[in-house]
Amino acid sequence: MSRTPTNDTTTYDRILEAATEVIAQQGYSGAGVQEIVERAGASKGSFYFHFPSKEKMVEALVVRMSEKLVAKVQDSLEGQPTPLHRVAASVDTLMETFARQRTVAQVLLLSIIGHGRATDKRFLPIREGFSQLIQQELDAAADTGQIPAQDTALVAQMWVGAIHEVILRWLLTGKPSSLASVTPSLKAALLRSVGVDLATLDLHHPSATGRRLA
Amino acid sequence: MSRTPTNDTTTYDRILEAATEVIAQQGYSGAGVQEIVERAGASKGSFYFHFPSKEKMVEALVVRMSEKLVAKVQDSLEGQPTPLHRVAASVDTLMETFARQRTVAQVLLLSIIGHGRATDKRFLPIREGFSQLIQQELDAAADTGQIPAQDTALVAQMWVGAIHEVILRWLLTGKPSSLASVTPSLKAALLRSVGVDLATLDLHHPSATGRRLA
Amino acid sequence: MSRTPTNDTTTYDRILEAATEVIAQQGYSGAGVQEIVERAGASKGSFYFHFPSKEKMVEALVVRMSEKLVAKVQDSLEGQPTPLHRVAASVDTLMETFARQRTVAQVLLLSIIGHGRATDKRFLPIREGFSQLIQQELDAAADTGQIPAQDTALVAQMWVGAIHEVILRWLLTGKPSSLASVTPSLKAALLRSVGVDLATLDLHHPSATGRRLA
Amino acid sequence: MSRTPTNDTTTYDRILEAATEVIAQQGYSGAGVQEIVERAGASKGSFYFHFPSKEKMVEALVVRMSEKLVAKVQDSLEGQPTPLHRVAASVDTLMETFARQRTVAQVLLLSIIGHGRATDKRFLPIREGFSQLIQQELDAAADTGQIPAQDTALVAQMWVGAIHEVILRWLLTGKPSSLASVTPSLKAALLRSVGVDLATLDLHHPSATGRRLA
DNA sequence: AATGAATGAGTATTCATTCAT
DNA sequence: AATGAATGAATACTCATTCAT
Repeated sequence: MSRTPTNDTTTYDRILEAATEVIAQQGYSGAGVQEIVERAGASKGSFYFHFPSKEKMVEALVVRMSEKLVAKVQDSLEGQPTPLHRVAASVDTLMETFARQRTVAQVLLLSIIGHGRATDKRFLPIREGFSQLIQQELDAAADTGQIPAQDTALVAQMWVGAIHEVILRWLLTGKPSSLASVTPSLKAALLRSVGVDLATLDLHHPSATGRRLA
Repeated sequence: MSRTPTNDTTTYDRILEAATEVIAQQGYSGAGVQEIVERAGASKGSFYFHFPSKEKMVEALVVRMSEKLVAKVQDSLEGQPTPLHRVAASVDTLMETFARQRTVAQVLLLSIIGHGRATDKRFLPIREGFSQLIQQELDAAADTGQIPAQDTALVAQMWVGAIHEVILRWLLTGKPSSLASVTPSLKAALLRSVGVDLATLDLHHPSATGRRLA
Repeated sequence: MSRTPTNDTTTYDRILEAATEVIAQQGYSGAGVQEIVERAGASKGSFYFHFPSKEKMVEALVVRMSEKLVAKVQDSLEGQPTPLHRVAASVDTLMETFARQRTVAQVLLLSIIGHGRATDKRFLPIREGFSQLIQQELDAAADTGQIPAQDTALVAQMWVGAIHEVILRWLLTGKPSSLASVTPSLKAALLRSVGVDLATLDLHHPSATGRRLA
Repeated sequence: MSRTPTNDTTTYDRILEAATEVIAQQGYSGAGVQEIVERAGASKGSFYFHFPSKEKMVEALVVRMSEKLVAKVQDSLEGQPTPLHRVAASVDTLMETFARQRTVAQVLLLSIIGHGRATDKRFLPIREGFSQLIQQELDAAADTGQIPAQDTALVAQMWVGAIHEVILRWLLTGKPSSLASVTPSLKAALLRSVGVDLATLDLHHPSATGRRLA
């Protein structure tokens, strides 16, 4: 009755993968342990051998997802000439990653919120992480005079919210059909909000767009 | 066992009020019909006399909440001299209202999302409503040359997301202690994102920020 | 919201009529008081003004139905020359009536049984009534030597069961398409079971079948 | 709180047994899952582990019961010399079995009907099964000239109904005190209905009845 | 006679979790 | 590591019945 594991990944991993799919499809509370283990080709007993509870399992899942995501974004920062280039690159990477991995976006942005205070607070760190990452660069940009002094903490929060919303609409309505198509306008508006003209930015550092050597 | 109704509001209304509180505290799925009716001083039977299901009840609740909110925002637009003043006023009203009615903010922004595609889509219209309201004014501003031409649909979405995020953080972390304190910076950053300097705006229409009948 | 009564029948009657339809369609436990009063164009309060409970209402309904049915059968007995003719006529009438009034058959034969001892026993009298009616005639036939002495009580029961079964199958499967078509064979087999040849019967009393001109 | 299982039967079986008792006592809709599992020494969760729903559980119960009954009847046919002996033996077996297992009779004949078209139709096959079994033998009897040609399908139905009714009365009224006491008269009347004298039958094949004490 | 809002005990079903093997 | 039968508290929803008007 149980599915033979398709490959030689560990049960632990197969459960997390299956959970990602199920949560993306049915939301957090709609995702039953039963269905997850079925899809993972595992058993309930196995599930509770690897995780102390469904909630902790989701926590592990989200931690793993965010760590991967953060690593990707950090990677993309390397080698960027100025703080503003770094922050622009991180937006690019975020959008690209979510566009490529729909289920990740669904789990991280959509399926996780609204299940009581405890759960919600647990996922706050992710958003705060990105927010701080952005704020750091904005602070650096302010220090170097690239942008005027301002409430960078607030602006960073707003950036996260703005990006979040655009992706959310895409997830729920399918518009725009390609996330990539709006990224330039999105970045432009974000940078404008801190007093920067994107065109100017590229002008000053014409060699900067990240993996531009290609 | 049943609580005597405290005042002469209708059972229908008392249920909706109780539901607001319970959902704000425990989230959508955590909010049991049992607890709602207890708090409302009503009975399960009464609940199902007035609403065909828990889901439809929440729908009614959200519709009522958003209608009130939209009405308030629409009111605040009246008598504003320019589109940008109108859009700024609507942001003010939104922030003020949510600051004053925490539970409304919790239900509308936090407790309602992430319970399966169907439910999520049902609450999209509210966000889209505000987004369109903002876009309208931005379009008008672009037409009159107040702001440069740009992707107003996208920017309007971003505004909604940015505001949403700021309120969400406040709900979950309590920071800033007063929402009102960040509203000016928030508005400034938003307007900057469409190419406007808030100081300039107020200069041109120095007497405009109230609901100045001019 | 409530349907205007179609004619000037009393509420009491309209409720019984509506109940007949609903019970025929959904069975005893499927028939809700709500649906019955809706169909009757009445209210719940009205229902409980006229009947002390749902169960008593069904009782009243069944009593009324059986009384009408018994009256019809009694009528058809009048003027029959011999006990066997009388019993044959009663079978005819029974079959004709049920064929014409499907809902009556459904309520009386199908929807009423199997809901706990109490309810079941209450509907036993109807079957016993018919059984006794048949037994009476069989006894008379035995007294006059029309049929041999036998356990008429048992045979009468068997007749009721046999008739019941044929009608039940017709209700559930629609076969035979016309109940009338099997009535002759049915009567023949029933009479044979008490030792009578139907052909012989008609021969001896050529003027007897009542509507014999056909 | 949970009863220790009395013996080593499976939970599945214990649930089915308990259900038989409870349904016999309270009817289909009166039989609560709660009471069934209590009597079975099981839990609700266990019930729904083994059966997808109460309705399917009853279906499984009825299937099992009828299969056992049919097997018994089939057994009793073996070795009977003529079709009529076979059919007579099957009536004997039916009556004996129901007499010995009151609850089976209650569930199969009484508690199962009248709960909406769907449920009723599901249990029709059992009655049709016996009806066809009888018809087969009657057809064979007609072929060999043991009985005159007639509508055997109808007669078989009538037999089922007649037997059903006798057992039903016994279940509901307790009369006759012993089912066995009426079986001879019952068989005699049934055979008469197809034109056979029971006495004659036994005369022709004096060694045939199996338990031939006649 | 009639209304319809209100009641609350009762129902089937779900689901995260446990545990003997 | 893994299994899957077993658990039982919790859940949304139904429905005959009551009652103030």
